[in-house]
Amino acid sequence: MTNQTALPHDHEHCIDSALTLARELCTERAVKLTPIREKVLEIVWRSHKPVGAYDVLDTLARSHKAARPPTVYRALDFLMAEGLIHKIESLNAYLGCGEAGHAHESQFLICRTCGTAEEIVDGALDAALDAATKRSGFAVERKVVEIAGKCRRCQMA
Amino acid sequence: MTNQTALPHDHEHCIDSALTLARELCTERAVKLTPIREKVLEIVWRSHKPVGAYDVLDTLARSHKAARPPTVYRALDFLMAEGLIHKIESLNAYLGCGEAGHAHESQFLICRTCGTAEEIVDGALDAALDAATKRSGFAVERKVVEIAGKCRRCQMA
DNA sequence: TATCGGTTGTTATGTTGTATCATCGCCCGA
DNA sequence: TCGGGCGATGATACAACATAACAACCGATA
Repeated sequence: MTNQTALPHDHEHCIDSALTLARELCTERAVKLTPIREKVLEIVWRSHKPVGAYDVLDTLARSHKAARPPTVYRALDFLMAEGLIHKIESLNAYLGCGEAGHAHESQFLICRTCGTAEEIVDGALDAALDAATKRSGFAVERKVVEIAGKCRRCQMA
Repeated sequence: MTNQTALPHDHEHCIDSALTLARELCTERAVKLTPIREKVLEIVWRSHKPVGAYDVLDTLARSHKAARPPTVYRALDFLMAEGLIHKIESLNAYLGCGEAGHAHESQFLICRTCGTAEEIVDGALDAALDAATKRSGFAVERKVVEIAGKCRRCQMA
């Protein structure tokens, strides 16, 4: 399980690692991590909170004046297709993927108090999902598991 | 587990039951199922597919000319608060709750081919969710579980 | 009958996401 | 070297989803 939020950490390092991994994965896959896409990925990673597309746009526009909504949505779509970010449906917002490169299903713990989202990977949970769908004869394409509440730190405070 | 979609059924009866139950629950709870709210509930129930708020608005406006977006969103908010409908976050759409009256967590199987959504109630899945959150010390307030794919019928066809 | 709270009316606006077509730049084959 | 094709980006417009803010109404009740 990743835990990006519970402890202070060197977030610049975090971002660098994510970008480096992204570059490697895109090279391997022979897809293009263009400057715009890379910049959008970096913007998303700068926050541990899911960020909205229009927030990304505002930031991107500082360095790229031609940026418009489609610019951002195209980059976000690309990054999602490559598994480099996830969309949090219940927030209409996007989050860097801490498990890029591993095939995995994403499950999120979203704190309503501090706004952070933590990606968890839980095999038992995944197995339970599979069992439930199998029973219905349902062919799964995408799983959205988003748990909202209060994180440990916010419960303390 | 409910199964609203796999078989043909008397959908009028379905709707009637839902409305009757809703009236009873609202009476018990001393909250008002006003004509607008009841009409919106009926509109949502007329489809087994999740319906968007503006689709509800279009339908509602046929019998209620003053209807505007806030009219619909207020009714939807009320119905969600009473557990009579659910919002499908990944579709920005709403679905009648087949388990109104029982406290339950909602989990959905959403067919991308035919558009129907089936609400499932699966204790094992729920337990796995609880275990995962407990491990993180996370206090759950809301669980969103939405599985998209292809339903059994659409796989056959 | 005065007023209080909950519901609805009304207007406007905010937020999120797409459609469409033009243009650019690069690679590759003739 | 030319030019055709294709993926990426530019640019404009619009569609879809949701809320803010304040006014008006209406029934219950002191």
